[in-house]
Amino acid sequence: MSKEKANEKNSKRIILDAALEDFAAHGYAGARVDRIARSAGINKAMIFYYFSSKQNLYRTVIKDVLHDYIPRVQKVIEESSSPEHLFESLPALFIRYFSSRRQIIHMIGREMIQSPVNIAPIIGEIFAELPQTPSKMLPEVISAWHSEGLLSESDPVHFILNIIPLCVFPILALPMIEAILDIQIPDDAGFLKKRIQSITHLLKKGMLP
Amino acid sequence: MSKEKANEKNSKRIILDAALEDFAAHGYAGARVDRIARSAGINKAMIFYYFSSKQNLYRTVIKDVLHDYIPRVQKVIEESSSPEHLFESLPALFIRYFSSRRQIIHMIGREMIQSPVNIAPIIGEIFAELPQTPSKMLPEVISAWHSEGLLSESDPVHFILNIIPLCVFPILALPMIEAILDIQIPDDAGFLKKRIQSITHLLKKGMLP
Amino acid sequence: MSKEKANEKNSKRIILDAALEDFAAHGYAGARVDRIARSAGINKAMIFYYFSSKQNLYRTVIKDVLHDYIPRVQKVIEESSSPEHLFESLPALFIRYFSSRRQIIHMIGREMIQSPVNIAPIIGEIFAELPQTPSKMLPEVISAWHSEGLLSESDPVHFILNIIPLCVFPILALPMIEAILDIQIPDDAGFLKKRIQSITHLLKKGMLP
Amino acid sequence: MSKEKANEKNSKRIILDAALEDFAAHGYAGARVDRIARSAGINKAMIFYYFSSKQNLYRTVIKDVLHDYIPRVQKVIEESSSPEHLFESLPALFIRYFSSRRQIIHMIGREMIQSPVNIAPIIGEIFAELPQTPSKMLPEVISAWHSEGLLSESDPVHFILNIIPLCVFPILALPMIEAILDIQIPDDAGFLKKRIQSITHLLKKGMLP
DNA sequence: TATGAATGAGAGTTCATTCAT
DNA sequence: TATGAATGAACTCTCATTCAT
Repeated sequence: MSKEKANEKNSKRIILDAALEDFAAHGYAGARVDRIARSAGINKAMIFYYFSSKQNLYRTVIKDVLHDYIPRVQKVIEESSSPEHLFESLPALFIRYFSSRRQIIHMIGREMIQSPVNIAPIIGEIFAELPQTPSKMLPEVISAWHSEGLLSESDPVHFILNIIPLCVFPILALPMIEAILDIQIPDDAGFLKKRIQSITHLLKKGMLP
Repeated sequence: MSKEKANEKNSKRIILDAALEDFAAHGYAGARVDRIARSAGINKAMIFYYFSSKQNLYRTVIKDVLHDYIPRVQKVIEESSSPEHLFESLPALFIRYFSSRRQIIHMIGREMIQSPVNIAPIIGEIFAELPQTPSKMLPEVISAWHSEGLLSESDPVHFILNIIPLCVFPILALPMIEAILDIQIPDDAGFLKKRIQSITHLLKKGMLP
Repeated sequence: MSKEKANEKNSKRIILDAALEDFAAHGYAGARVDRIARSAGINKAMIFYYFSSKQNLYRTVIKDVLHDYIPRVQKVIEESSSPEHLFESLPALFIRYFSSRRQIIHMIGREMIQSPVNIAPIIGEIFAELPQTPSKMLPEVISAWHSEGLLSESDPVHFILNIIPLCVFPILALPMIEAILDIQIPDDAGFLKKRIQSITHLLKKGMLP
Repeated sequence: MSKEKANEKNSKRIILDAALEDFAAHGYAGARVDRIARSAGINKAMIFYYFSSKQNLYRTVIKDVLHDYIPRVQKVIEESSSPEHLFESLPALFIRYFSSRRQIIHMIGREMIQSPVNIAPIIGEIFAELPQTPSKMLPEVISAWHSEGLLSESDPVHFILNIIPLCVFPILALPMIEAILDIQIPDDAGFLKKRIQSITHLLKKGMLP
């Protein structure tokens, strides 16, 4: 019995991984159930057996991905005792996390462009499971810091719009920047470290009073 | 008033506009030739008559879009006499241009995620038509400014990766930020102005020596 | 006026030639009105203006072709005073005529395979215009020769089935014979002459008493 | 009686038979995948499931057909100990085989007209599987017979061009001969036997020294 | 006559999904 | 659970034919 259960979990896991890869690479419409099945080494019908539809598989992948990702963001925000601290730890988290998990940022990026109708309710669900949600915490923390005189920017929205893009976008845009500037950017630890430093430096110098 | 005369330029233009809309909204794989034809008010076969294939229509749309967009960036860079100036004019251009032409940034964003294999050669073509290319100019300008002591960041790549995301991403991510923070952000002149100011302020304070 | 008429004739002629080429190469279903128009250097709509439909164009091509071909056969038969004579002149006519007009034999060959429903009524029409028809003459002549003791084969059908294939088929099958035997057969006067001789020899030796 | 079990071999066989029928009747361009599916009693998508494309289905049909046909020719040639023998057995094989399998000769005939580019490589493949190929054997045998004084014709090409047409063409051309001569030829054993005899007689009398 | 634009009925092909075993 | 076969709707693309000028 336990063996069988382990098998189901296993199969589901393998399918989800293959699906993430395919959805990230081709988008929802461009992804192919056949291809996912083949690259998972599993019969196509099993995907429907486990996930009932392509749509549902897609949602499950997103859920799966965000379940890993959101708590990490949450934790970093919680543990940030000061803006300086946040400006160090948040870029580090984003850059490190996404650069080793491109598919995840690709999926999120696509959803962002498409319209957040798919992803928003899932985020809602996950937030509901957490004791505190980043969406509430972050504005509160920012406001607090601003009134303590630790931060020049008072509006949480603009604060967030100044920080998230710097962390997320470079990972997404790297291949295109390379293509446009016609250069090769080494995707190694050295470059990532420099990237984090550059962002942290910009944020500290630019946003602290 | 003037009789609606169906000529090639007219029809092509109408198709391209409808196609941009559809590709931007659904991506290449999700776009539908039927839907484009319907929303362009023309017979589906005409799309193939003028553009031979969905692929080619897509490429033509991208070409069309970039032909409008790239020279504007080029011009702003050319006319920037100092980093301060650039930090003012570039965010203004991006934010204003893209916020009124969401489809364009959506297409570019998607291509960015997909891999730049489609878009890179088109950019190459357009660059080839220009007297000077942004891809060459920008690094040169940055290096010059740095050696004149006008800029703390010496590496053009990191410079660019600090500025472009701030300008592009907020437009893309706005709906998602709204969804996550569960707020409504007015997409009006006031907000955009504030956004430009905030970026300009961050860049000036953070990147000038 | 006469100029205009000449133009119409001219255009029709050009179209018919291009159509013969295309129908011969691709068959009725595989032929393309576009392609015919392009290779005729004439606007596609003109084909419908002159010939009203692809079907009708096809029929006209066949008619045109047979109008040239049938009287020649007729003449050879008429002028044959003896079996010997026929065995010399008929192979010579077929081989010479078709080897320089491959498209014609291709069209006839295709029709033959398809079923003669298209071609039969056209042949009927043409026969009706002639004072005497080969279809009547040949059997009569053969029967006469047989009863005069000039011919061993008494049945006109078998006589015809012994002679026509030898004349027609080699032209059609040459490329395939080359492909199968993996040889190159020179399509020159020498080869054709030898072919005619070989057939004539076989017929004379094999069918004369 | 036995339950109609749908397995791959079965379905493929049924599709191939229906396809042969349709391709033979209408040619490649005129054949319709829909029609083939309907007459095979299977879903149209299954054709693509098994054969991936119309083109590939076509090639498979030809392959299938030639796999049955070529070895028979091979065997007859091998077993022919003398020209007399060959002049008896080859016409008998051709006439009997093709008159009961009209579609096959139709397909081969069409390919012949079209140009042997499609069929030649397939013939090559099949030849490669055989211990000896007719294309080599026949010329060798003919040359041998000629030097032994058993045959007046020395050139294998002209020998072949004297014999194959007589065997193949009458089957193809019969309907057209009927149409032209305006007679009904009974397609029965009697007629076929007479046809074989007539050819054999002509060949023996005409080609033996 | 002549042209480019337009049309509509398919044609081949794809793909998510279901079925039978 | 697992598999190969099957299905039907939809999709891209083609092509003969017609229209407006």
